[in-house]
Amino acid sequence: MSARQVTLAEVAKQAGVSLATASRVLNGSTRQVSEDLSERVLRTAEELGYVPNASAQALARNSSSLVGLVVHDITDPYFSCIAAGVTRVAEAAGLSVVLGTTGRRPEREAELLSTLRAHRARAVVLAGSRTTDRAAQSRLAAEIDAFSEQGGRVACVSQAKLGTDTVVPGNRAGGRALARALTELGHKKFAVLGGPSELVVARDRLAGFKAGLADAGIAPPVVINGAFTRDGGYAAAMELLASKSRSTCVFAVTDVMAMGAMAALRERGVRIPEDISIAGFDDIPTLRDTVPALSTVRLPLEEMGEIAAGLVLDAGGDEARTVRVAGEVVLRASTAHN
Amino acid sequence: MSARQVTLAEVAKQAGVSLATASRVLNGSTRQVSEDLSERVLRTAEELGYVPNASAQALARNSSSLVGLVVHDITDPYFSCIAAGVTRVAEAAGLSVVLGTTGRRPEREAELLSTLRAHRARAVVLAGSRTTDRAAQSRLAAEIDAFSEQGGRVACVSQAKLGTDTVVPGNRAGGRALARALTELGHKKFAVLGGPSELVVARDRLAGFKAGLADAGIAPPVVINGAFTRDGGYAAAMELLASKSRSTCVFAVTDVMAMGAMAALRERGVRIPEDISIAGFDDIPTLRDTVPALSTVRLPLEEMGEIAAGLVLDAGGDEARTVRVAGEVVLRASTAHN
DNA sequence: ACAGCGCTGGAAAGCGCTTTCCCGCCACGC
DNA sequence: GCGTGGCGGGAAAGCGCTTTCCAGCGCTGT
Repeated sequence: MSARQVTLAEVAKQAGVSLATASRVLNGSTRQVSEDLSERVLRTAEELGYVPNASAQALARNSSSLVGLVVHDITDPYFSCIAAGVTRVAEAAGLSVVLGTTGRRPEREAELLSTLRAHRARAVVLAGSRTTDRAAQSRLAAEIDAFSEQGGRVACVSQAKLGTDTVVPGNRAGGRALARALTELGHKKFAVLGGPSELVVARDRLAGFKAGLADAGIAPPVVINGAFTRDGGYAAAMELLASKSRSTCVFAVTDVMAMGAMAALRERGVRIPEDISIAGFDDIPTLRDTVPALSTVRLPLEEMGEIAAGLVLDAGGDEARTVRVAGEVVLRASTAHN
Repeated sequence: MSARQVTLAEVAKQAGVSLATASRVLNGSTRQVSEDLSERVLRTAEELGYVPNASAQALARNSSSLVGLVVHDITDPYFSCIAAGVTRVAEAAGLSVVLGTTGRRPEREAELLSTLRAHRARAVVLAGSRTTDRAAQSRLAAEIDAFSEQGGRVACVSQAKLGTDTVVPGNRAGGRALARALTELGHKKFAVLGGPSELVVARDRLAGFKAGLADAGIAPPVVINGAFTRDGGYAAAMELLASKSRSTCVFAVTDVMAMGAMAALRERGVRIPEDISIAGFDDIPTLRDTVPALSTVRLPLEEMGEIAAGLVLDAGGDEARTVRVAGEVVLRASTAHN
């Protein structure tokens, strides 16, 4: 059994150079090291199987190679797609991503940020949907402040936040465009299965949708709020059914909710799209093969993750940057003419 | 703007105690500290917004609060479910999980493990499917060795590995039981859409399935290998169709592949289950609402993640432990009598 | 009364690395 | 020929913590 851990000091000794030289060779500082010493160090490091102690480096440099990623629920395809984008660019940059999940509890966001700060994470991307809960908000704001002050960068996806870089999907515009497309199909009576009212993502999509209906001179929709999940969609749809609303088209603010809603409708013998049309939002790749294919607003989820990671990694100015990504309405089999 | 960072030393000074005392209070060592000192330290820490420097702690303690999680593709619901389980228990234990993705390249696994070692991760769970590639295997084995020797624990899900804790799903047994159930439906001619032949998970499921058919005295299935993804399933199904095989039932070794296959079949006008029955494996929650509902073998994915994390976190003996979790055949609408 | 013990608090020695500073060396310019 | 830089190398001072070791103190037991 070899030593518990190979340290730089051992490598240096073995190679017959000083600690400083070894360090300079193995991490490429600004300083030059002569060819042969450099060679020797590299070789012994290789032989000994040296792996730098990331904690020690982080401590000495006062900055780690960690990038935070906080999501509500990694199981939700919306988040896992974003996560894929973030990890791809982080790993390409030689960084490790630490994944935090909030389980949809807003307080957790601040806690996680604090942990990330403890780790001196170089950056963090917040993919959670912003809530309107004041207390959680200000606690989070404080953490974000602390985090940046300590030299970390933070980017948000889909939630503008005090001076952080942000990638904002066109939630409002997408909702509006979707409404327009749906009214063009001839629908006049709409219902929307909204997310919890404190999530701005849900609210933006809803607001956009309403605006779109208004554009077309259509009466505002019945809206039923539910959890931002498959079950939430299911429950909301059940409630809708119970309400005897005569809507011909329902918009679920999320593909995942739409799936739940479709399940509920099917269960009740409502045919899609013959009896009722349904549309979602996000265009989750995993869900593209469902029957009937779900009409939705496509968001380039992975790309959004990549952009966010990109923002947060390239030092950038002190200005908070905002990248907008557009949603694209795609009408498929779940919506029919009326 | 406050100080760049609040250190333990500042807290100690402010509270009028020694560094040692402050440390003891703020992390709960074995040593006792009197009530009032303790109180004072806690209060000043609170006031100053002290957050311990995780790197420094890791360095001093020679062990960090990081847990590694290595998956192929976080976008794949199979992995994201496992990830959810792992993060849940890790976070409950006050640890942070660093997520590594291999993009299905076996070499990446070893690289990630090395990074994790650099971070002195306390443990890591390898959720990738084992490949049969010799070189990658031995490189990985070496990394696992190095990692454990350095004091880290490693657990694998679904791949027994040199003396690591493992949670093994009943791939073989599940495949076999599924085959039996399917033959009981009256099917006599089977096809299986296998994963890449070097993945043992795929091979085990296939082997079990073949055994099940043999049990029932049914001829071995046509097998077509494809990538372990939706597109792989799609392509394999297309190939199957082209081959003019007269199978009445196809088993895709993965739900995700089954989704792709179903898309292909539908596209070709093949009705499910009237013309052909299809079954998958995993019972991905996100896919449960598809129509027709997919027959499959249910695996408690999140629970598997939890178990793996549990194994790897509770120190355990030196013995490599193995936890088997059974798959449960669930027949739904995608398979019909023949 | 005193040795011995248990207990709390503090000084200080690391943990493995980075980086500043300094030193000696060489090439140059005057 | 000697001061001046520039340059490659090493010594050593941290980075922020943990933990050992020691000092002091109040007890108990004989």
